[in-house]
Amino acid sequence: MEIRHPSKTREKPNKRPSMQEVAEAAGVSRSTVSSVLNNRPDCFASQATRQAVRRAIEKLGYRPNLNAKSLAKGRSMTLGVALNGVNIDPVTRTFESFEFQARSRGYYTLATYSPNDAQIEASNLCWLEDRGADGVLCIPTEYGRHEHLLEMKRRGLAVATYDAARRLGLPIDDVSIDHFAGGRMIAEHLLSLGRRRVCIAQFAHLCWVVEQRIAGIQSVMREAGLPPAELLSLSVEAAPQGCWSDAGQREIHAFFDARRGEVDAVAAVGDIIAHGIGGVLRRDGWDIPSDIAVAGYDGSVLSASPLLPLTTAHNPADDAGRIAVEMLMEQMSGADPDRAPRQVELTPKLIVRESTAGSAASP
Amino acid sequence: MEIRHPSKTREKPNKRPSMQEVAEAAGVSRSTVSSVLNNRPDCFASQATRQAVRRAIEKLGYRPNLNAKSLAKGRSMTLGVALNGVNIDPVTRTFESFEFQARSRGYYTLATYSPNDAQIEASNLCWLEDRGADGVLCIPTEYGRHEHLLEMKRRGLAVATYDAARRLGLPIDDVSIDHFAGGRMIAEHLLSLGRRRVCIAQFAHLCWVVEQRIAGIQSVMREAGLPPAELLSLSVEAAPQGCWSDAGQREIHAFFDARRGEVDAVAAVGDIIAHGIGGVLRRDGWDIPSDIAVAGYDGSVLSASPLLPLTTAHNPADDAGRIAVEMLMEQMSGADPDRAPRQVELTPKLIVRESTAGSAASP
DNA sequence: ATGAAAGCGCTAACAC
DNA sequence: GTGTTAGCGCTTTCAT
Repeated sequence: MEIRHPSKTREKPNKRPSMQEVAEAAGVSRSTVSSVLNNRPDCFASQATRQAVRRAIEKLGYRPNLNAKSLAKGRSMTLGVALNGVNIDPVTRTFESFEFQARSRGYYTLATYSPNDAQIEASNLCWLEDRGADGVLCIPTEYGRHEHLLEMKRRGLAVATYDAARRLGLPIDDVSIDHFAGGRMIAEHLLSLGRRRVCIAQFAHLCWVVEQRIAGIQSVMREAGLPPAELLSLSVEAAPQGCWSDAGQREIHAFFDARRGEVDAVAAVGDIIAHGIGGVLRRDGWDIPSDIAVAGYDGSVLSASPLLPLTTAHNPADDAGRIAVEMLMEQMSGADPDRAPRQVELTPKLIVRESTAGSAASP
Repeated sequence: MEIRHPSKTREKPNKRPSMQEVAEAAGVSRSTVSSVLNNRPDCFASQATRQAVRRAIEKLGYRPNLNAKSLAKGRSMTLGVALNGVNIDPVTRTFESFEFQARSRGYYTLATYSPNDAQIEASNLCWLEDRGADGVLCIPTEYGRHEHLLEMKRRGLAVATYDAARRLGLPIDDVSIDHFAGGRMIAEHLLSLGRRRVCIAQFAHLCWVVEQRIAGIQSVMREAGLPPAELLSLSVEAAPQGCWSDAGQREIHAFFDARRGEVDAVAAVGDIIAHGIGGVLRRDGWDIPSDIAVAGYDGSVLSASPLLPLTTAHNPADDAGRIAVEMLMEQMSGADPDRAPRQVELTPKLIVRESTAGSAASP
């Protein structure tokens, strides 16, 4: 005679018990169970009632259905992250920081992954929204207009990007790394060591962040009255570790072999490629850094390799993750959606190691 | 005069439109919209109706609420992964493979992350279940009894582990790597090169997988009638890259300096530590591999470093990810939950590089 | 203090 | 072919 669908679905033996069943077992109503569970401020349940509820929960092994909960509440306490190329050090570190910051604010983090595929990334983003995330961070590593992010924002979702909205001119919160400044600090460092014949190692497939680094380097060269740095463009794929392949190593070898005695420094657009170049050069008999200084970029863990401790521009990923969470939190706390987007640009930090300035760097 | 809560919640301007609103706009009922959207086999909607629905969806920018959908269907088409220590190469690769395999079967992958914290891992797992994942894969990197996984399975969730249930004796599907065999193949390789004074580099904090590798190595030593390999136990943390720290390098230096001319091979329990050892040894003037052979483990990308191409035991992460998905799919397709758990053990693949067998390895 | 009832957005059986 | 209805499991308002 109960008013509403008394627990009649008891066919499946191992079904998760519902709140209704807990209520029945405790001899109270669903709403009481709900109040006790979320200990609402306006819940005046007696200690006896609370005990009964807790015991019933324990006995039945009750677990709340979070989908139902967020459906009813309109909030999920969940933040989504759309990752691209999970193996990329700054991405990983930003994600770890994001997760930590979200967790410490009571939010769970949901990550989706795309192997640097704009299609998949878009569908992941969409899915995170449809799944009920309260906010999403998009960490793209490639080009793409990302206009669907505007749609999401319009629908009321909290949205932020890493290294994207700012450069694309989208009115969306964004935390970026100032790669132009990063390039400059690397170049200034090299020049301060007396190096003059600098070259730049990059991949054929350029992207915005890399162009920025290169522009930063060239601006320093120009200001110093030096000719622009020559470019070594590898035809191999950047990830994963394409520059370490035989083909990549051959290209590196050919380039530097033709310039022996001419170049005295190389600024690579990433630590991985710097590491690879170091390997080839050493094998070819160059001494690092006396014959040639090698600088990386990103401050990835690889840059600390004892085989070639790399001077690098450390990506402040911890800050980036924290700021991204803060941006989302602000939006979720009902900030005016039409306010000017917060777009923060963080500056990398120069880490000097033996690959440019060392004494004990040679084997 | 509509039967049920006609779209009256139109206060918030940017709310996501509901299926009800689409139905109203298209002049049909909710169920018709639902049928068209999911194009059910028993949907006989006319082309005109379908058109109308599609136009309404387009116009309103309708997106389905997946939480509501899974609540109603009892399925979410979602697989969860509880990651630990996202920066660890085999973990990352297994995850990428898992995601790919899940996607190609129409499932989305949800990842949660814990920095190797059993507490957080358990809560993440729980959360994935409560959130409605149809199945979960747990990729732990540490000890822990993981008995809560049994509870989850009992509740009807599809559950699988990576390198866990098998060793813990839990009746749960598991895909593991045969690290004993991996240790053996490394040791056999070293002995086949004529090395006799092998030592093992590991971290103070042992875990099962590492113990297995070591046991594998020692079993080969024993069978060859050689004394057991000596152990270098670093007191630093394994991750991230603790063995590359100054403290780690000092310990490595001290150990080998005291054994110069005595040891002729080192088998490290991971590529990172092998790489670090290589760095210290070279700096100390050892030649690799003529003075000492260095072997890594895992087959991580780092093992391909041109600065020290490492012989290693490659972790078949692609297979592991695929098999994990298959296990979950089988469970989800209504396999008898009490059937014997499928526990697969994959064998690593030996990759021989210059750090043990090379000619051009020395700088 | 407690519980009935309506509702979150969707699905699916069954009438029409 | 299309619409009605009764859920999925939870929250929340409002009587009692």
